[in-house]
Amino acid sequence: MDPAVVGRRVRALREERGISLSTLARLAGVGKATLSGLEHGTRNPTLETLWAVTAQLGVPFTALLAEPTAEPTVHGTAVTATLLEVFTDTDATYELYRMRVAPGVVQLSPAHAPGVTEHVTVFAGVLRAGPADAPLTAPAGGHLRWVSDVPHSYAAVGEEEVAASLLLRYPRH
Amino acid sequence: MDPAVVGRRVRALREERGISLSTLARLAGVGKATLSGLEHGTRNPTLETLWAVTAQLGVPFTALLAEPTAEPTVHGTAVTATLLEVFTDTDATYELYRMRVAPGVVQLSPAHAPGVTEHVTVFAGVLRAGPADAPLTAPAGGHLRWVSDVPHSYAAVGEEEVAASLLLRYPRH
DNA sequence: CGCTTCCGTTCCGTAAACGGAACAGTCGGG
DNA sequence: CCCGACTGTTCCGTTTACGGAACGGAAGCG
Repeated sequence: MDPAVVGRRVRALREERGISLSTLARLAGVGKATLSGLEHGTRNPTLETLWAVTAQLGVPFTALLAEPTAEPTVHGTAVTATLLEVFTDTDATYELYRMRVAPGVVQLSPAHAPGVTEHVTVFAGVLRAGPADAPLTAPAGGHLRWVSDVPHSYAAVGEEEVAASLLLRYPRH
Repeated sequence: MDPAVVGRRVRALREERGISLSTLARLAGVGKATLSGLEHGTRNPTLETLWAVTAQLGVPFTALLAEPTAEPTVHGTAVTATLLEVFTDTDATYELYRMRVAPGVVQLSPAHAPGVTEHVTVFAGVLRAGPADAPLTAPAGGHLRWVSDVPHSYAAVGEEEVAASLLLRYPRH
C-alpha cells in the first residue's frame, strides 16, 4: 500500500470534479500544504485529514484504496478469502467473506475460539470442508455449516475451482 | 465518522482473533502506546499506522469504517438489499446481497425468470421467506433455498430486524 | 507593460502522533 | 510467598503532520 497511490486517487477525483486544490482544501477545511503533500504522496495523512477530504469529494473511504489492497486474506495455499463485510449485533460478530478454493490441494486451518461457527454457501464447483476428521461435501448451490473450534479443512473436489461465500460467526463472550 | 468507532472495531477484530494488544503491536510494527491510543479513539492515526494494523489483522480498511453510502441499494416495503458482488461463471451469474428485513411487514416479490434460485443465510433474527404459498423459516445461522420462478415473500418473524446474505443465481440460458 | 487573481508548491512554527521505556495489575509455578 | 511472564496504560523525548503565510507562474484585462 503506497501513499502515492492514495494521492493519485485523490488528485484524479478532484480533477474529475473540476475543482482546484485551493478550493478543495478550503471546502474540506484543511491546509493547502496538507492537500498538496497528500496528493504527492509525500505525507502520511491522518484519519481526520483523509476523512475531511473524502467527505468533501463525496466518495466512500474505499474509493481511495487501490484494489490490490482490499484483496485477499490468504489463508494459505488452496484458499484465498476476501472480506466483504463485518457485521456486529448484540449476540455475535459476523465476517462475510468471498472464498475461492483452488483444486488439487487440501488446506488445514487451526481451530478458532470456542463457539465460532462457519457457514459456507457454494457458488461453483464442489467443496469438501469442515472438521478435519469429518469433512462435509456440498455441490454448487449447497450449504455447509460446522463449529470451527477444532482444526478444519477446505478442499475442492474435482478439477474445478470452488467459489463460495463464507460466513464466520464469533459469539460475543 | 468518529475515531472512537474505528478504535472499537480494531479492538473487536483483535479480540476475535484472541491476540493481545502487545503482540498485535509487535506484529504490526507499531508502538503499544500507538495501538492503545488508537483503540481508545484518543489518537488520530495516520494512514501508515492504520495500514500496518489492518494488514496484520488481515482485513481491508472497509472493515473499520461505517457503511459507505455509494453502493447500489434496493429498498422495498420490508426489505433493504445492498449488492455486495456480482460474478459470473460458466453455468450462471450470481449476485450476492446483504439483506435487512424490517419486522411487522410482509414483502412480496414477483416471479423471476425460470430456473432462478435464491439462497439466504440468516445472520440475526428469524426469517420467513420463500414461495408465497409455502414460505420457509430459518433462525440466525440458518439457511434457506428456493426456486424463485414463482411469486415469493420475505418477512421477519417476531420483533427483531433480520439480517441476512442473499445469493441470487441466474442460470445461463 | 503593470496589476490583479487565480493556480499549486515550499517554508516554517506549532501541535500532536510516533515508539521506547517505565508502570501497575494479573496469572501460574515453584 | 516471590518470581517471571504477561497483560494494557501512561509518561516522555523525538519525529512529523498540521495550517498559515510567502512564493513563483500563468492567465486575463486595461
